[in-house]
Amino acid sequence: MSAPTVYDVAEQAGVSIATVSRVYRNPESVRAGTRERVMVAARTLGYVPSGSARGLASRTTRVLGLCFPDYADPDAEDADGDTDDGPGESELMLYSDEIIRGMERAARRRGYALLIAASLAQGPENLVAEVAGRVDGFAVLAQTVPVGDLEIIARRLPVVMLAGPREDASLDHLDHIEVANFDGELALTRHLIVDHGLRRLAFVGSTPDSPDGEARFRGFQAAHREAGLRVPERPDVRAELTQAEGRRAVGGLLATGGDRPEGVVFANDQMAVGALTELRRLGVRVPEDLAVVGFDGIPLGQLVAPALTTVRQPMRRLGEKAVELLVARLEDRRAEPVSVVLPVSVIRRRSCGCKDGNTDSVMHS
Amino acid sequence: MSAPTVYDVAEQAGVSIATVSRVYRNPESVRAGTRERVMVAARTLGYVPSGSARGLASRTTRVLGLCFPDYADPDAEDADGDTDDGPGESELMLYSDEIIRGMERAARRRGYALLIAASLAQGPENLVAEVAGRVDGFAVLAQTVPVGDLEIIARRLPVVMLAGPREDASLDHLDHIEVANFDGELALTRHLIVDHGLRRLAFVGSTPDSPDGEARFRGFQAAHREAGLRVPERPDVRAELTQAEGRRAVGGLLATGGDRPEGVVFANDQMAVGALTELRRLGVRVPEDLAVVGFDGIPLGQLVAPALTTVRQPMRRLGEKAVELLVARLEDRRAEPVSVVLPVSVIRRRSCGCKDGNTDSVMHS
DNA sequence: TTGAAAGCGCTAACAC
DNA sequence: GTGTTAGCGCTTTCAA
Repeated sequence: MSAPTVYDVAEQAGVSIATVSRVYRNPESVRAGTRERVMVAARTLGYVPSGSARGLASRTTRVLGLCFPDYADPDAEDADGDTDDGPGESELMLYSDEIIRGMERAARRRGYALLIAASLAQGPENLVAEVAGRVDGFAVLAQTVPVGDLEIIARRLPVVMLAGPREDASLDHLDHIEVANFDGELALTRHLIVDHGLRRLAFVGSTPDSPDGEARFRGFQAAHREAGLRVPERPDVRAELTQAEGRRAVGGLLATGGDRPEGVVFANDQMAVGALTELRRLGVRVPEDLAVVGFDGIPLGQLVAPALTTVRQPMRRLGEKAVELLVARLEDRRAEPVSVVLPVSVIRRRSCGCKDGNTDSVMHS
Repeated sequence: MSAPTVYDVAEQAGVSIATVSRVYRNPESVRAGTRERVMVAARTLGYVPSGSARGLASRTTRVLGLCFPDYADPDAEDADGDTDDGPGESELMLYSDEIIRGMERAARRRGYALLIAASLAQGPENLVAEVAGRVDGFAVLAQTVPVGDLEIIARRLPVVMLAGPREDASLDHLDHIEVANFDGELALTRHLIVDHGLRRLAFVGSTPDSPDGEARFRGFQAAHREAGLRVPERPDVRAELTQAEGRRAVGGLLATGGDRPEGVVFANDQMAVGALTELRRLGVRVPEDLAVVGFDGIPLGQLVAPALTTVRQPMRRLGEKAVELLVARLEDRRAEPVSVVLPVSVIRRRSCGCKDGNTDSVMHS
């Protein structure tokens, strides 16, 4: 006894398979009595429509996908999460959690399900293809999958790139969403310069291949230009976007001697948090001796002491927007590629010298 | 020009469709030269295998599913998350985020993708069917979907119930995973009684239909029995598991007059956090005047002042375990139903009277 | 090692 | 309103 199909239900209800199909796809088109018979038959047989068959026949799955990088060490099977107390390594992932959340909600409202796939650094990179074969369209977090694969797949179905400007010219025709990295960092830096009167600021950037990091640095530059200060040509330090690297980075900055900066702008919160730890160790007071700010708005930034001033990215909204674009694109495949920039907001906390609680979030688009 | 299929690739490569299929499913079974030709053809055509067709032909999707409740107000489209600062309402959802995370990882390692679906309270409850039709098996958070639906679907494919003991006898034959609610609450209560010398404890439970809540209360009772104290027959108060209700609950407890309790044990962290707020308002000092403890281990519990003593559930592990069970069940459909109880750990923070930082997490299975 | 052919369970014209 | 009939794109024997 295998799973019942439309044929079984049809026979049991004394109708044709087409009618069974109609009852599920478009109940109104079937007379109430017939519909009832079909439903009873289906229930007694335990019929569950096959998504695969449906998808094949209708050439549409009603599933949207999301590919994102899995930052965590894939081998750390038992070494993570559940044993440590509270927000720790796992904060790293909140970023994608929020996006997932946003997409799931938005998708569901529109009658789509969400298929998620993290690309383990190790795994074979046919990840995209795996996903692509099962969905009507999908979103990809920048730098998650090889551009080549994406190019091919994007010819077949809608793809929207998330967070991180078009990383490759060949992906120019894709819809894409980014956050206001430039404007956010500009506003944040301006706050440091104008409101706190700081003059000597250092920037700790990411490796040059991160478009987000570069855009943030340009915002940092712009704030200097705007204030008539000397515009730095490049980040004072470049590092990986981790806490450990953040610690290392401040360490280096302060060891340099010469005129110590009055404030350090980090390309992300993780590094800034790491720096905070290191600074405490070094006996450098934040914000009295040195202001520290980040970028992202991870919850951890609120836990640390002093609480971290930062720029919050609207991750949830990012997910929602992705679904919007996907659905729109599904409806009109040949519309012009869309490029959306989501506004961010500066979150003022203690680490820049503001009194805590002064959490005005000002939008910067 | 529609998407290329096996036929197109086969023609282009000068082989049969069977060979194309083999190249994807079992490359070893095709001669290297032939394989190469097929792969080149596929690449130039931009071929992406159809998951639906594959699923239909092979009767297996290589996708696992997860159904969970969406706690948030579905209408609050623009009113949430991105605008408020830091952990707030969104903490409510971390629970499922962690499970998703755990399942995704575990699934991926085993070559499965993850389909997630939150059931909006509003939406039609065919959610399960939607998911069921597209996956090889799935996990369900207790009380997410109607038992009736589940029963039918479980006849066709593996289902594992998460968190919350078998809620219905008819679901007895399902695999299921729960956390050590009883043991956890027992250990926590014992800590209050033995280590802090508290005698008059109140329990704020959930509505009686929550199996988790009831199990926790039994743990609470057991600790009393163990200590030779009078065993309470029922929770002092019952409430919904929200912060607002937590506030209301303590308010009520303290207003009663008579002998005020020395400590309050809440069935979950949310309520406990709400209580903390209310107690501050009332000028009751925690833990000096009143000890407060929760259950769950949400990050918010660490943010509040005083930090909340609680019992942490291993959410991530829950997700991983779910995949394990599902995969095992897929391999042997007729094995005995499995019932797993995951160990929890007591997290001692300030709210019970411990000094902060004393975060021994002791496992209790 | 490769090919031919028969479905997998459903949808979508198109008739009636 | 309902039935008939082709496929949808792939996997999978079974032969060759």
